[in-house]
Amino acid sequence: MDREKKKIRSFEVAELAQISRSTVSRALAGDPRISEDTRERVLAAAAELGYQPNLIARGLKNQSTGIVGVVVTDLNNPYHAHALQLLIEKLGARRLAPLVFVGDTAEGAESAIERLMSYQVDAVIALAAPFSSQIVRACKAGRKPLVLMNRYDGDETVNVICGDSISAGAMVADHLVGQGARTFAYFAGEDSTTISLDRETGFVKRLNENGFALSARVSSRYSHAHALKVAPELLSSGAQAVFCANDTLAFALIDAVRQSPAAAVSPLIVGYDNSALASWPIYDLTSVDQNLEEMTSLTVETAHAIVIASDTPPKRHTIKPYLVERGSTRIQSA
Amino acid sequence: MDREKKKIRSFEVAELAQISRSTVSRALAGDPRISEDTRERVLAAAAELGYQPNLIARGLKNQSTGIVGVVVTDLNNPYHAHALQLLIEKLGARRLAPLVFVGDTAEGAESAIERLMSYQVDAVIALAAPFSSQIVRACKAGRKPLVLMNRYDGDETVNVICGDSISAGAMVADHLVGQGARTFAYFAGEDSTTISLDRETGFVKRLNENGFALSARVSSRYSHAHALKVAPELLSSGAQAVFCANDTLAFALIDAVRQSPAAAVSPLIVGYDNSALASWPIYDLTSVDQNLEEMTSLTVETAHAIVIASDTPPKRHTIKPYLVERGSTRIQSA
DNA sequence: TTGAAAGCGCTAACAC
DNA sequence: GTGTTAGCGCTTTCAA
Repeated sequence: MDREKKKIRSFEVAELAQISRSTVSRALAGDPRISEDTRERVLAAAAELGYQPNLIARGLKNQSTGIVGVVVTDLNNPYHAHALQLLIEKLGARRLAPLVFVGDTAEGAESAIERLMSYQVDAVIALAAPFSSQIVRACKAGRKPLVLMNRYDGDETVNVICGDSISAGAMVADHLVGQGARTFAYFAGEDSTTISLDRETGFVKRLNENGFALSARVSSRYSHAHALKVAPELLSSGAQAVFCANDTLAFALIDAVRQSPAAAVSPLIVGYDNSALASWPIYDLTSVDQNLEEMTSLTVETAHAIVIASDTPPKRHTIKPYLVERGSTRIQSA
Repeated sequence: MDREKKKIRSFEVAELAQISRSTVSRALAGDPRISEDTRERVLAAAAELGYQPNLIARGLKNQSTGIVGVVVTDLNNPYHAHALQLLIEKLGARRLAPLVFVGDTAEGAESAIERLMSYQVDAVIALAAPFSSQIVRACKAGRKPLVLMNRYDGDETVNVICGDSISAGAMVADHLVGQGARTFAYFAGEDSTTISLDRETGFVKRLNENGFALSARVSSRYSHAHALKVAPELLSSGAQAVFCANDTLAFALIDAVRQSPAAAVSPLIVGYDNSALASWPIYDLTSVDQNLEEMTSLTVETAHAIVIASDTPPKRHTIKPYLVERGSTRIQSA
């Protein structure tokens, strides 16, 4: 008999507690003006009936739904999937509910935002989205607060939580130089987001400061198959160290080395994202960890601040990434 | 000047079209009683003002929000992440919005369902969830239609869309026997969901029918590190072929073979899920593809049917998986 | 074919 | 400290 008969409305709780609906609402909201005695009666009644307020009705009344829109691009990328999981968990901890859409094209992103607006979300989080300019525009048009995670935009009015790609690039340069490399290459992705350009910029700049230069640069789509195809070109440059825009590219490069004829000595290789695979023994890849834990925490904190007070001024935060050193950059005793 | 001044309400559209709010609502809903003339005026006015109906208000009025709750367990598992992505896309195509929660513990799953109910979701989709009994119970208590994807439950009243694990196991047995293997092992995961037990059951049964038996069985948590640790035990059995409950386990097994001393000849290995990594050259793993494309389509179709007509009788669907043959089960010419 | 009015479930301003 | 009432934006009888 644990099947509750029907949906309970605040009216029923009020009836049982011999009190008005407003008092029920206030008691449950923790309004200090309610007497201890009535509060207890209300709480007891609510518990007995298993009352759960209808958040849709509350949202309509309050002009605040507690729903946060999340726009992602590609959950097949483990990095995005992991970020989404963390976001969902952290939003949940703050009693916010994520309405999730995939926006993997410019039009898709815009229509996702429109759908979100119809649902009166309190804020939008865009996760490493290309097309950030469309998203920014759509959110401004609809006056929806936006938090851009791991992407940034010239617009000063949106919130941005972003990894420090410049310093990541520099960190990688220092590490590779320290490991004794003297010639360097960059394996680029095909996207042209500021954030991915920054990785390269930071890398090259620090190389220069150390008296070195980039001797090769190849770019590839972010798919293992494609990267595997163009990797030989990169290898033929003979660079002693390669910084890859992404772990996927790095894995493909390692595979290419293994497939290459003769016992070619592998260059030192560094990836980006520190995905699970990087720690597996077959790859054992040195990689930049963007500290998603902190990045998602700050993102959710920012979104929450907006929900609480919609006039919260825009924030910009930068997260320091760190390098996880593994075998792929260990000097090979030949 | 493309910044729309404010949120437009149906009242404003009515005013501009010189008509009442009810007519606006009807025209936009495609009510056939509205004259062609007024309909056009309304549509034009709506377009001019950029009117988007407030779905929260509509939901309150209609007792149907168009929101579907989705409960997932682990987005770090690429198989779940991919499934979620497909679900989101297909829900979107039917104008349904997914409210996503992570329920990776029994309590987490229950509280996720409760949150979803507060938001008056029209249905709940649970994705490969352990704790399905808790989820079933919570949904029944709240009278929420539930679609269980890739998990099943004794309860006849919930919708189930499920891969045919029994026949998958049989298919794998046939394949391995056909490749000449004579001794067999099973690398099990630690979950005890019916669906994962079925894989093994189907496998063993078909082996028996072919006159063979299982000569070893080892189980592991679904993590690469843990699987790598217990894999040697499995290898020491000397089985000529191993069916793994999961691609992750299969990858770990392959890695274990590579790490093993001496030029041990690898057993034939089959995985489950056909994840992206399975097709990479280093692994080149034969794996069962559960046909997520079709499974998610059917899941969303079922959810949609419920949203349209909440009294839709429960459906049970079984999806035929297929085997993707790759190098890991090719006979090695020694 | 269209309009007026009521009401979905909730909260908060305003009484008392 | 608590009740009464109005109203969030929408749809939908009911009446014309």
